[in-house]
Amino acid sequence: METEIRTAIANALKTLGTEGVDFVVGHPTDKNTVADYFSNVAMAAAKIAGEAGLQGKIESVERIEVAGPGFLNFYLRRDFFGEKITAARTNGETWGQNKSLIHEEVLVEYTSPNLFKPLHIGNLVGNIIGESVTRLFEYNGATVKRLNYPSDIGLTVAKAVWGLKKTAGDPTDINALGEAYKVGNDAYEQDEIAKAEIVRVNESLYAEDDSELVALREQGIATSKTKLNAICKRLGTTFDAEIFESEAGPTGVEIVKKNVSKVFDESDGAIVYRGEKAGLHTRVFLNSKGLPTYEAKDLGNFVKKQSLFPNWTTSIVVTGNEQTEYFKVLYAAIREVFIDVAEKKLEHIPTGFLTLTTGKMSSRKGNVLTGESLLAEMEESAREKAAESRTDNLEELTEQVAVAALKYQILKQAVGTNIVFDKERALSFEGDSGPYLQYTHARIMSVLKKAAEAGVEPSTELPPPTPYAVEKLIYQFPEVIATALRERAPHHVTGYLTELASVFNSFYATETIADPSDKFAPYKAAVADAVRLTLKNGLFVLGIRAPERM
RNA sequence: GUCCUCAUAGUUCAAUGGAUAGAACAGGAGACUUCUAAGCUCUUGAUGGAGGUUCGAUUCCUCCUGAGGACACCA
Repeated sequence: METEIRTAIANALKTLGTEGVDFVVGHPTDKNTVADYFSNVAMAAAKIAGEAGLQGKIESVERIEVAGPGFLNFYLRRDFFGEKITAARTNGETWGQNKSLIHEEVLVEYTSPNLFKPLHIGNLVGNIIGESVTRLFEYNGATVKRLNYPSDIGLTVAKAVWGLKKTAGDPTDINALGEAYKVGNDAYEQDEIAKAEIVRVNESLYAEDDSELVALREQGIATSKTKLNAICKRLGTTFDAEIFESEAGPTGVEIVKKNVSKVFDESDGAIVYRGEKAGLHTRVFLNSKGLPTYEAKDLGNFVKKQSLFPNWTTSIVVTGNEQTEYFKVLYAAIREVFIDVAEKKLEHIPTGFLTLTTGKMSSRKGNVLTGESLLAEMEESAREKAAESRTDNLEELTEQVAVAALKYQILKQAVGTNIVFDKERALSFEGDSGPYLQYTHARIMSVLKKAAEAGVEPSTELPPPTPYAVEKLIYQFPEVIATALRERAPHHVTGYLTELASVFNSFYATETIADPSDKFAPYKAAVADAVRLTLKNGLFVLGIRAPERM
């Protein structure tokens, strides 16, 4: 619809010989404006176009008015809304999708934790945003590959393995791993002798020359991975491929060495990339011991990705925003090493840092709130509420609601901005929240069942003269999906669904649906059904399940 | 020191350069013998400071203040 209006305006301007004028087409934000679309074209084109050139030119637009300070307001035909409700109900699971990226193959790397360290909230944030971005790509027609890049070697692992040995911890116990990392990290920072030992452990792990250390590392990796997969499954993510740092390392080293003096330079015994030539900063790719840093490993990771999915067109990495500058340098280096990447897209999506309202937390101070413990707290609270619900599967609902509350809180705000997580609010399940959307969905399921029992079948055949407010939101869903993808901003979906649910709940409070004596009841049921589908599909994009009863 | 983000109501968040800056929570008031009260209705309350560009700035530019981050062998 938006594109149709846009095209019509452009054509009208063309007819008047005034092409190339910038103008906006959108939905009015002014609450008292009842128009469906507006455009500032008259202002932009210095009132050349006017409504005269457009009147009657756009299918579905009933009339156009010139409003206040140079705005055009577009009013849609009554039929349009009914048609969209039918379209939504006919499309079902595909309602909201488009095919604009049908030729794209997108690789999205996210979650990427440090094995051995407990899954931090930051990993959770990355997973939640990454999964949603991935689903947005899918909804816009792209083929998407979900990639995980866990860190299984390097200084962090060395600290944990050293700690494991020191504490005689059990490498099959996830808590012992966390404790071991903490011991190793503290020692590394405070004790010069321990630091030297850890550095040796690191070298030894790369060289695989100490069977005891190798065994500790392998057992720890297995333990961490099991844990990681379990949490990802609960959050709704299944990866298409996992590339480990230990695999990426050797490839990265090879590439760096091959390009020394061409792309990379030697400096103080290390091999570095001079980012200054691109307005960035210098970063070390191989340290003075010849071991790959994160930089070289990421280079190897990139090569692995290319060989696994040679037809990729866009490669995206989702990480914390502290790595923004790092990725600029990495991508500059990649583009210099691999000339053929020029026509492809490399993208980094930075996520914000999550803190709690009750105070900051630091993984270093041991005051950690792990991803799992936060989820457990959410579930505890969700279980109480679920016990009062109509569900026939308490545990399933508990998990779905807890995950919804967590994801909503993270996906409601713009990606990249720091997140202040209000536990109290998230646990209350009131107002703007994931459970609010789920509840509205369940409520519609219930009322439609009641309506069917009363003999009211959804139909748009007999519409009331004026469209309900909620109808004016339903048809916007595909636009929101497109915008959210374009801006890599799932929060547009979150905001839209919240408004949809809110307006529907007002509708629900004033209109009776399951009333066979009401001649408009079938139409209302159709409206409710379209809202149900929109909520369900929209929640899917956010990675949130839509329970049928709660 | 250099560079990058950010600053909106008591709090947590919205607002492709456009119409009277929207929500939610907290606070205040209310409706319901009817389809799920995790709901609905009404209400109090905000753009850090100073300039600039523009018909029009929360949005773009400059400076100031404040917060977070990056800047060589960690990830």
